[in-house]
Amino acid sequence: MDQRIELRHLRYFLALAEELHFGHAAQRLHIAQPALSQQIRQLEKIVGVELFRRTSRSVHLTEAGAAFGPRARNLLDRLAADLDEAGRVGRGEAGRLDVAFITSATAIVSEILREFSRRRPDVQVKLHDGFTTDVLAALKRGTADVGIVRDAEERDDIGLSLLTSERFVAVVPSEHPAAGGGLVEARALAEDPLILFPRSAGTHAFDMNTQPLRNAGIDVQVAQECSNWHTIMMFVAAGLGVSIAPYSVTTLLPAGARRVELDGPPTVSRIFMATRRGDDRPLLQAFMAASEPMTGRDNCDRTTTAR
Amino acid sequence: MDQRIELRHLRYFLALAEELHFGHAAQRLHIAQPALSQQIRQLEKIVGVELFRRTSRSVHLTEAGAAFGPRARNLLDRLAADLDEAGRVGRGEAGRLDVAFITSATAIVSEILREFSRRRPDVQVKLHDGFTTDVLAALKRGTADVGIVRDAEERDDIGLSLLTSERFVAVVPSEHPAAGGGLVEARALAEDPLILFPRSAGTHAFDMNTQPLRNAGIDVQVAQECSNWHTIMMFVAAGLGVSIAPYSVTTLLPAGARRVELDGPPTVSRIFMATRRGDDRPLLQAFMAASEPMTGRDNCDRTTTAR
DNA sequence: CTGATCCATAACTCAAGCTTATTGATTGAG
DNA sequence: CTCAATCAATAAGCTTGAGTTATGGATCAG
Repeated sequence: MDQRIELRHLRYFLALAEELHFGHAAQRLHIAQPALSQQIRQLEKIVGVELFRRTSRSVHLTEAGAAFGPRARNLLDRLAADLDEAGRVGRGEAGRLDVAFITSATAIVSEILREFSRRRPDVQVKLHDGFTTDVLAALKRGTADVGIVRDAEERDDIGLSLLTSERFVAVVPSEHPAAGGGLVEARALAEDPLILFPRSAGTHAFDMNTQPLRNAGIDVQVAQECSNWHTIMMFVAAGLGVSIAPYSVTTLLPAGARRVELDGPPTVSRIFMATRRGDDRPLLQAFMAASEPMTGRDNCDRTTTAR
Repeated sequence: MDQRIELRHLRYFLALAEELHFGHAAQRLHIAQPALSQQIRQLEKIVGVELFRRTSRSVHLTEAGAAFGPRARNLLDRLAADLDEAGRVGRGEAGRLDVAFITSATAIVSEILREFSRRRPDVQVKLHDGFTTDVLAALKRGTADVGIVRDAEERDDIGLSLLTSERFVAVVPSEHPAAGGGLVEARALAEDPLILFPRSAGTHAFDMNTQPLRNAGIDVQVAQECSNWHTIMMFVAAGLGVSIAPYSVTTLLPAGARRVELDGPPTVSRIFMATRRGDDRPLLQAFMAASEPMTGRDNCDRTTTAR
């Protein structure tokens, strides 16, 4: 038989199943009684079995009708929910957002996420961490919708907006001569082996990170490459060398490592939110709006403490 | 907004979501392209968000559309399944059947059920056991659709059809004088305490069951009432008395109890299938048909063995 | 620039869902 | 028993809206 079943049939069926009276059900549906009779008959023809048994005095459900009732109800309910869900996704109130970020920005990312998930509780956020290059690649290939990167350069396919900036500091073993306290000149670290992330993880970020050394006329040679800041700090604590790091990654140092402020004009690391240009989906805008309260915060001054 | 969404919208949406081309999708739907454009636009108005983004050169899904797609697909699939299910219920190929039966008929009930569930694998059978009176009450009140009873009487609201019949035998403790073997006259049990089910469990069945004793002129006095045959057999085995039972409940006797054939013309217990008169649902007919191979089997002859 | 492709818009057609009017069957009251 | 009331089915005509054809505007290839 024709696949021409329509939701109308289900709505009418349910009304009649509840009222068990053609006249009343039709009234509730704001149609005349014969129209209801016709549609119900049509539905029964589509299903292939009687759904109601009518005597000219009463109407009641057959077994097939009784079995179909809850299913039809369920179907309409689910459809309503699905329509609502689609609407929410369209308005950016629900859905899924893939956020790629560099591990060293965990602090601000978690701060943004807390605010965002408060505002958009129905959005599922998927997190991906990696190097700046990975983050930008994921963004470009569409694996991520938004990226959090450090010291990236503007590109024509990816737009950046500044989230926060912070000064670079030195990290040395506690037995290091410079560990005593007070400012240290970058030059004082010239003889120490340098522990840092590989330049390939983000060339511009690498150059920013090593700028304090280069400013002091030091020829930058990384003695030990390491893929994440936590491990770098462990190596410093073990006495294997020194490092230069953005302030925020030094807030929790292992025993044996000391943070030392650098003398001279502070060099600054900047954390950006990166998005594909032209991507103006409501969900993205909501994410950017949620990060608003955290932006522009300046942790460059040596008297301030990054959170 | 009007809740006048119809399945048509979903079907059109899915076609377009797959083709991503108005012309092709319309062709597949056997309608003209503008009709599709109109209906999609209508759907988007109902949902409240864009589901497709059209450039005049290409069509692709928005996030909302991508979220809605699988749900719509799922919905249509489920509807098809539900319609099919309702049809199967209507034709008696699926659904639920409540079978009430007396515990002493477990053997034949399980035999019927095996055949029935082979024929109607999608029918869920719910079993209820009890006394004959309980079974008939459940049938009358609608809790059960079919009943298996022993020695019931025809009534105007409930119809019976004979399933099988079997002879009554005596059960005695193994140290009883009559336990030796061969036939025993009912009179020989006159002095022994009688263990039997309460008469209220089924007056006619009780009368049938005690007929061999009454035929022998014995004044029937139940010394020990017991609600199920298995327990009765245990009491006999324990030497507390004797019993008269339909053959089939004596096929598995506890140690200490012996079955003894009764002399004289065999009195017979009959097992019936009971249904409400006028109830001619396909499911019931299927159940009766499934019991067909077992009906009419006659286990009255003393040389045959009931299973 | 020209032609081809593709979606949107406009105006019109017609199927089908809905309406009113009526019939036939059943039930309850007098 | 008769009569009125109730209720679903049927009949016939109307109206809505889904679908049609024709056309326009935008984009892209050559």
